[in-house]
Amino acid sequence: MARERREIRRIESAAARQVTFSKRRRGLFKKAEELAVLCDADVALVVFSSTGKLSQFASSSMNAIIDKYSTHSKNLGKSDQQPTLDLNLEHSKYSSLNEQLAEASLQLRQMRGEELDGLSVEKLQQMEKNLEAGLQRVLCTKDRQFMQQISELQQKGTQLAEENMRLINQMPQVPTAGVLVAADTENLLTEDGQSSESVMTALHSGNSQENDDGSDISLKLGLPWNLGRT
Amino acid sequence: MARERREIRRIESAAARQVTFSKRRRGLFKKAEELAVLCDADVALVVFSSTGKLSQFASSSMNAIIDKYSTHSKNLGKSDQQPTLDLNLEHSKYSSLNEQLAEASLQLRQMRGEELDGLSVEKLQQMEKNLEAGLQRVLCTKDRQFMQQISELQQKGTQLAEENMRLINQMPQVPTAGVLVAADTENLLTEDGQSSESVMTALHSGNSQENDDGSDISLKLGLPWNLGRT
DNA sequence: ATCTATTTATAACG
DNA sequence: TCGTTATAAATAGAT
Repeated sequence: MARERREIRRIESAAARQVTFSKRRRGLFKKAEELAVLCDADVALVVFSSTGKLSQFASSSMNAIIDKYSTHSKNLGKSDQQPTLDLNLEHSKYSSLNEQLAEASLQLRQMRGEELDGLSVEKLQQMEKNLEAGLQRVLCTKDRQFMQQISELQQKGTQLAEENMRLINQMPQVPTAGVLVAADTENLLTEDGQSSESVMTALHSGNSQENDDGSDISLKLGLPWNLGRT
Repeated sequence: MARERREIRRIESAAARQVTFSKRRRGLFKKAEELAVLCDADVALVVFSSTGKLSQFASSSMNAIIDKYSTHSKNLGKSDQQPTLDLNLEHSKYSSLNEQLAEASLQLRQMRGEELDGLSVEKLQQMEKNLEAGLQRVLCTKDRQFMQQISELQQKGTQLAEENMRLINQMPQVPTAGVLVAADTENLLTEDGQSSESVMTALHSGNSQENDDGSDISLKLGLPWNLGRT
């Protein structure tokens, strides 16, 4: 009902599905309430998102409505006593869940390449598509996480470098005459709780060219400090 | 939502209320189903008209959804009749099943590349490995099926070709126009099971036409059967 | 989340 | 309940 008509079938894109779910769920709940108010009806609505999140609406009490529903259902079957009926209901629930679980498990195993022998060529091609799409998304996500880690490390490095510059500028008199002086500076700066190593590295980054090469190693070692770059 | 906006408050006229109830109930159920289908959600809707008539919709099993609902909503004061020992035992089974199902569903979604954002790099790498392994097996299975189809078609073709030869030889005298003779001569050479193409060509010159269709289908389905994947 | 072009739902009426 | 129609709402896609 909008820019373009949408076919009523499962939305493949998870993102689009989530967006549509939000919008339509709101609409559905609104209409449920309107029906209840306008027509003095008793309405209960329970929705589980595909991720398992529950939303509910009940014009009166959910439990009261479910009760009324159960009563009606039972009366349709027969004015039987409860035990048998309960067992049947329980059993059907159990069966349904079992079926769903079995189906999900089978799909999982098939995604892993097991139990494929009975499948049609069409199904296999579909699975191939799904697997490739899934693989792509996994790879993208992995890359994204790597990039994020790198970006965080870079930021941290930059911060530290700036902090170091500030500290250096606050120094009353630093003759700045070479390695020995730098070493002294290091000692003076360690009061802020940073490691002397970090200070050294950061100082280096001011005019050094080797930091790009060091980034890979730092990731592997988990030592982020030397990534700072201006 | 029509000729005139209608305030959302109880409709006084019983007749008008009934009419509106019918229309809106239909709309509500339609939307409930659409939400379930589009967004892969589990939806349960129960409506009692002001006259007490029950209508219901459930995307899966009403009982299963109510059960899931009960579990989610803290499982307190279940509107059930008697929490007998039996029911409690049953219920715990469902909870376990529900958990398993949720876990399996999550894994499936993740295999499809959804909901990956929270995963660690290690998990992502594991998934990458699994997906690649699964994909390989799917591709192998698919190729195997293609080869089998082709082999069957070849066998069939050879059989038919032989049958044709037999029939031709049984003919007392065949006028044998030039083209046919040439093709038939080729036919004699294909008995050792050469490529399907040669067999099909030979059949073409015979008198069976159903095999042409078969070969087309096999070609459509089997485009990549002889191509190695990297 | 916000904005629209469209599609749907539906109120009033026959 | 059904059909029609003018109009209000919902919403798909884009931002």
